[in-house]
Amino acid sequence: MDGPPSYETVGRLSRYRRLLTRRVETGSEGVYSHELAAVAGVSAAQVRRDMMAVGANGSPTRGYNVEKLVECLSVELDDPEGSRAALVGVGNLGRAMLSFFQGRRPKLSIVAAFDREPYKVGRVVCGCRCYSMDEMSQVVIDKKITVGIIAVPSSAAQAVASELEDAGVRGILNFAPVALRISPETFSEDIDMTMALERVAYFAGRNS
Amino acid sequence: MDGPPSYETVGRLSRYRRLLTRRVETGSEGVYSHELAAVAGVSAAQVRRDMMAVGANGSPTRGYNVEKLVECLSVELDDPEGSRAALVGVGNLGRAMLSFFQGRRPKLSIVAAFDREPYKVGRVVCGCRCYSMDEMSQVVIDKKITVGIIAVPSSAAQAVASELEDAGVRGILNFAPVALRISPETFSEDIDMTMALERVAYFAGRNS
DNA sequence: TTCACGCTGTGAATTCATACACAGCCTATC
DNA sequence: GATAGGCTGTGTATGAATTCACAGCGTGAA
Repeated sequence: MDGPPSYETVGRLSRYRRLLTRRVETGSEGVYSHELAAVAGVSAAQVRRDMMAVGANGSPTRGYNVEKLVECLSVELDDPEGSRAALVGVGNLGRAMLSFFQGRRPKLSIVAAFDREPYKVGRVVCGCRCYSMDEMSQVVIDKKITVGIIAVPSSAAQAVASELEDAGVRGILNFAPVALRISPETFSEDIDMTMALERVAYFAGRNS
Repeated sequence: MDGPPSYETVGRLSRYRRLLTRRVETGSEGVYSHELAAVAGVSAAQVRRDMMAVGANGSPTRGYNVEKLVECLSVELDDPEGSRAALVGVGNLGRAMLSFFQGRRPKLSIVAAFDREPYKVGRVVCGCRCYSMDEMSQVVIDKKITVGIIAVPSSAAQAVASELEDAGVRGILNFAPVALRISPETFSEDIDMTMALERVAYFAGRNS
């Protein structure tokens, strides 16, 4: 199981880093796989496998050095030149994404937002400048944006995705409940909240 | 592969239903597995397996009858008595969930919202009444709420989850990036948007 | 009537992710 | 110095989900 970290692993690495960053502030030096596993909600064996994937190694007696581990995770997760993301659709969901991301990560930031509504254009929302949709391609190119977040209605999602792709975006986080047709070069991840809620309702009923 | 539909399958069933509901309006009668597969973004074989899971059957020449299929999916997905959900945390994310759900499903609706901010309490947000956090247990019990949506800051998430569970909730959709400690009786699904964005950024960089 | 086509339904194979289980090692203790 | 304990690192097993591949069948055409 060598080679690049898998889809699932990358997600957990991100979670580990966030948890460890908190821990660094409390001043603890070492962390055992079972401790990290407990706060991350996974098994200890899983944690150790994930550590293998990033080449981190711990000592049987001290566990993993927290600072080194954060460093190691960051080397794996972050693009050395940083990644810039664009948000398309400044509705409730878009603002939620912006406020989550207010300067959390030095190497990953949302540097532009786009919306169709004229009264939003030109304003600064949650620390991010809002542009008109017409400016999208140009801004994406100028700012070297490689990640797009689609938070527009389903009917507009495909057009936005295509335009982002043509402008050079190589990863898309899509909240619209439609299957995007994009080139296999471009990575995309869908988050379908309606589906998630229906699923929870389903299994809630089954467990009662 | 008999027995109850799996986690992944249930998600897709929800998606199929939404896509088919649109199609019903256009008046088409039958649908082939490869057609549904194309719009859902999965393989044809996957669609047929999922159809097996709900006991739907199609004809080799006409495909699956759309109306019957929607009916069949609804029988599987919906609780006959309906499910009621509570939203905790009426921030941007909470409002996004509410607006997504404005009367979409007859058998699944968000019937109450809760927030700590006094100025939100008593107001109606996106068609949903907002209560104070103090009223949570009582309202959940009174309205027979079985599903909870946690859209509060991480620091408050565990307390909310425990209180919901004690009040009878059996399914939780959690947007806070923490691992909830809940009874195994209760189903929970986590949506971690920060993690998702970091993952997209990771794979975007890798493909460029 | 016969034939060929295209789709469904499904056993079997494959791929992927997770959990198990233990050898090896380092430290602390006696 | 010897010993015991506990954690890491990893081969192996298990389990889940997806895809492959094809038999069976109903329909429309010749």
